Amino acid sequence: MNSPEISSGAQKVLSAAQELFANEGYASVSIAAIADRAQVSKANIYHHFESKDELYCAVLKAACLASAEMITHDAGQDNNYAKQLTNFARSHVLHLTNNPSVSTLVIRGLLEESSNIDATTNDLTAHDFDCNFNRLVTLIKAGQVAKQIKPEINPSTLATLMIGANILFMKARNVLDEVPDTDYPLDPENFANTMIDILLHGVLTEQQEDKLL
Amino acid sequence: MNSPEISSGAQKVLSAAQELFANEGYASVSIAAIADRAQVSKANIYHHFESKDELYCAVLKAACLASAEMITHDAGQDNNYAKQLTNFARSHVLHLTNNPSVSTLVIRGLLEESSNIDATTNDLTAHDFDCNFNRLVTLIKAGQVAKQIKPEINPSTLATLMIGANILFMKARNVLDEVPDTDYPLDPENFANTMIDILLHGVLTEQQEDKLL
DNA sequence: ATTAAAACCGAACGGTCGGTCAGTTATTGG
DNA sequence: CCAATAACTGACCGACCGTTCGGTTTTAAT
Repeated sequence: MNSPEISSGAQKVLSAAQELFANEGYASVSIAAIADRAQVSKANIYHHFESKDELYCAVLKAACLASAEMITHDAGQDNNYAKQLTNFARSHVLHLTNNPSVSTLVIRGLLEESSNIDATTNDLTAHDFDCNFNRLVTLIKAGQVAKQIKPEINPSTLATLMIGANILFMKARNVLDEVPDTDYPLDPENFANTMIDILLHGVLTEQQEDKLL
Repeated sequence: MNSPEISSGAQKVLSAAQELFANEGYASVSIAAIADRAQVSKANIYHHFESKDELYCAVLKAACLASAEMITHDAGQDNNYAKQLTNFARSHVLHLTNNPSVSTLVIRGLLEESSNIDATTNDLTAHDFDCNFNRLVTLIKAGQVAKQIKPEINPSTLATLMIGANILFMKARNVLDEVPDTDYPLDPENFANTMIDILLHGVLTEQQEDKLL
């Protein structure tokens, strides 16, 4: 069921590499460090993978696969698009917070331009990101066709809002919880709900909305 | 007016280091590469800076300073908070897109946990981020006191939406413009406007809003 | 039991890394 | 004009980098 070439030893290496690459980036992680964590010899890594680059690509590929898999699981063909957006936001932010190393890898690939590594890594993460991003855009457009979402809003902008906020939430949680900003919603589901609330109904009070007419 | 110890030679090194660190990260950039770009010898760098770590800290410090300076320039004490939010979003996204290397440095520091470098770098970027983040939160709370922004929305969530979307926009623009997603707003100001529109008024059509009552 | 392939290791390789040092040039105050 | 100091350099160091190689153990099919 898996790819043809995943022995248990290679899997140990992959897991160790994934965690280290996600936490510290490509260049900071040495083969020796990966070998240490995987409890194998340095030479053994080169028995399973051609080079450090190839190992990184393999790690990234696995991460993208896992990242793409999760979003597939919604597909609840509800006709209520508010609910569908909520589900997307919730499952997305849960995926981010539950699989931080996978997510970090994909995001890092996205945010780091002109990688010194093989160009395929860029395409890999870009395609994966595009995949999830476009799924959301498609969902939004469907909501517009169903006349539940305003026709004049830009689907890409809305998608950027949702995904950008989720990413920042995941990453900034570690930083912000040190500061006692008492009202910051640390629970992912809680955050997704308050976020969707804003996006669905806007932030202006009714009297302000009336004033604009 | 400047810090006491910024000769012209040191400044050349700083600029070169800033660009390289922003584009490729700390570990990928060698002192030799910085020396090459600054057109000085490797040894000269150690005449101006104690170590690679200290150089990176200096670069980051300058970036945070520049980043903090820009947001200070709004302060338009308008009583219209919709307009103030728009101004914030616009100046923020313009700052990001116009100073990509500065922004990338701060963001990178934010998103990379447990840096192998001195812990002060984390505090540095975290404090800078907090500064801008809290400024926005304060603005939102003022809007709530003025009864222009709904009292039940969470200021931190709204701030995360705005800042997260702007960051993702800045970073993903390079990736997404390859794909012919025709309706993606590539112009920063345009993006800020469509984003604020969504946040102010929500995305649901009126008939959907009515249905919820 | 034999054997071939796969998994694994210790030791070493050329190269680059951050960092040092002795020495040379430019700058500047007295 | 002269010292003293800052700016700057080429050559070099030990450590660590990714990678390779020769050889040993494990696995599994015959």
